[in-house]
Amino acid sequence: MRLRDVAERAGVSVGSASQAFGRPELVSAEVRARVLAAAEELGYPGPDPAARRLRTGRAGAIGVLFSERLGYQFTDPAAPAFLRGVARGLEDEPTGLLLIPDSRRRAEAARTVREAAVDGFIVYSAARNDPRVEAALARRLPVVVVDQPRGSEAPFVGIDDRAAARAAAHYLRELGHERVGVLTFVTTLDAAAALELDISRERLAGYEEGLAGAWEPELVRTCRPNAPDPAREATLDLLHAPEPPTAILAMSDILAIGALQGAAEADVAVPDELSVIGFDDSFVASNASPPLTTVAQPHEEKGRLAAQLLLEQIERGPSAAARSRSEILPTELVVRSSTAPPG
Amino acid sequence: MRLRDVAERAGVSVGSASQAFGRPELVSAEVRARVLAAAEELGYPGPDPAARRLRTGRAGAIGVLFSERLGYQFTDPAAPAFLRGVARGLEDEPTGLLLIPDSRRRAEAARTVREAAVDGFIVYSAARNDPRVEAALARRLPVVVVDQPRGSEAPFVGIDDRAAARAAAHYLRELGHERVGVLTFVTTLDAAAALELDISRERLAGYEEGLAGAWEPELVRTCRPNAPDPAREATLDLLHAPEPPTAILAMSDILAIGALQGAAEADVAVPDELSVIGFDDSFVASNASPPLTTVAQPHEEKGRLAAQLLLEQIERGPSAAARSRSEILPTELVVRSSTAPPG
DNA sequence: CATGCTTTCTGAAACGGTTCAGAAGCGCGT
DNA sequence: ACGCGCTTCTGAACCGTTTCAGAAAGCATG
Repeated sequence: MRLRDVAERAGVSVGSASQAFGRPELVSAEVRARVLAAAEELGYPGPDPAARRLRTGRAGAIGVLFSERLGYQFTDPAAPAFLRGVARGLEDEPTGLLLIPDSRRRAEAARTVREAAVDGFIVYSAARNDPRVEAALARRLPVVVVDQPRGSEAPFVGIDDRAAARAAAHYLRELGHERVGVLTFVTTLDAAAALELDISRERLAGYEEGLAGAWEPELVRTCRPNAPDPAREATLDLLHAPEPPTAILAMSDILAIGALQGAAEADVAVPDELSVIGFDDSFVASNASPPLTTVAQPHEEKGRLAAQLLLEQIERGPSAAARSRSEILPTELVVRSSTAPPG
Repeated sequence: MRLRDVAERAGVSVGSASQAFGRPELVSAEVRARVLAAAEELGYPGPDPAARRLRTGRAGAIGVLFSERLGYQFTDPAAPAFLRGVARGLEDEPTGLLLIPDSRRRAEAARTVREAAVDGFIVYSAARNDPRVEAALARRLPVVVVDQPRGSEAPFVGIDDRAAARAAAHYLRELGHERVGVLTFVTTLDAAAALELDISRERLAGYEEGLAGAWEPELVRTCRPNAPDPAREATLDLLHAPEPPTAILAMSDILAIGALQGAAEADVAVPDELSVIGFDDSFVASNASPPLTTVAQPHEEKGRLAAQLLLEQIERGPSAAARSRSEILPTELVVRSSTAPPG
């Protein structure tokens, strides 16, 4: 069932048949009608996308290297919002969204990247050593990097994680907190961690800066995966220390939820006896009890911007890589009811 | 930068060059090395996916028609889990996941469907009148339908929404509740609603059956979009009635969260004075206060199964449509702390 | 009626690979 | 020296479109 068959049946050349589908204004109404009718009769499902692609050179889709940050079991609530933003950014063009998820088999995933029929990639919060990233770069297609990994010469979209974290820490200091626990994904600022998630390091550094004198390494706890339970345990541990913290900075809302659970379990009142600050302002933050003070960042906007930047690059052809710009989006500390001056 | 150039540079035929990439076992080690070296020198990014596709006839990707059910602003927490399941199901093959989101411009979205380079589609919880579904069916590719819309002859994966809802309602009856409010997406079981989301109708019917004698149409409230706020208001409304309900059945966890908020606002204790049951067992359910009793369904498993069924169809060629099977997955009522006998 | 301008249609050349039938080269038994 | 079977390589056909130069037809103009 090829275009050729349709053309034959309609009694026109393949050229005309092609136009009838793709550039209706170039053929007479009569020919178009005949072609469409013939297609209908033959059950022709429309021009083969692969062939069209080969000929036109446009894939009509963009790839999104997608990581569920830390931990598979709890969905990062930021991801769907980001994806929605990307979809919005693409809404005007008939462009597909090829998701390339992280997988246990990273080698296979890299192969998917190599073979993906796309016009460009968005790299979303990928670990620095992810072979998919390398594969994407090797394709020599336009690329936009979101959140991670910083530093390539591709356009970048993200937030100032360090400043945002610093603001959160600073707020606690202003409230008067002197002993502040930190729930993080990575322990130290060492080289091994650098391979993984820069974001964590940035946030951690921000906390340290914002806490200034109140920064105490022994109050830092690593929670993996990004789920409430590790955070709950870490919080209990902190609260049972001889000199427990009066506030907790959590690197994600999910961890903050765990902190709330831990506090409840230890009969420590939030915010009267313990303040808690999350990160992301996801759905769970506003619906926690008490509602979480947290750092809001524009996930959806990130997605839309990334799509837009990528589309621009694709339009302009490879030359545009040079004129690539980066966007650092603003964050905001949303103060709710999980923070108060130390009791 | 074509394969031809690489072959030339390596001093072999294009045929051999192709084999060097795609079927290494068919060429001598020496030729392969030469080809790879030439590719490296020339910066050849690997065989063009579009061309490979055209020749082999396999797109190497599947399309997922994706709807964010009701309401754009609050992400359906089920969707990411489902997607993760699909990704898992595809993990073994280097297969991409082409997301085709719902959009305001449904016509454009349908065009994306028509032009998508995929080997098959998963239709996930789409409204029955969604033009994307029609477009997907017209492609004559393998299709698996998940949750919605039931009734085509394509393989189907889903749960028995009606039975699940009935079980939830039945549980309330067993606890002794006589007046039960219902928070739903659709008002009545009329024809207009049939066009949209069958799932809502099924659940509603299940509630009605499970409530049996206790079913009271005037206690049913429609909440749109699927967000806490409408549910909060509806709950307040219900609670301020002369004879308020002692329990509430919410069609989603999100609505149940809203119900909890409404109850708190009205100073009605949950579960002592009001029981609340959600639907989905999403992350928010277990972390609500009090933790929600809710209907759990295997979102991720649905995704994996759908991917598997689709892959099977693709493997076996078009003949397999006949042998298509459907899968109804089990649900479970997860009892937590938001339900109790009426006070 | 020759001329030039539109509008519409045709046919063939790409697009960049994969695959397959057959050629070439080689080792070996007789 | 010859035939045979293997492995390896080549060259051309083909996948299903789009596009583009040019042919044909229709029409007004001088």
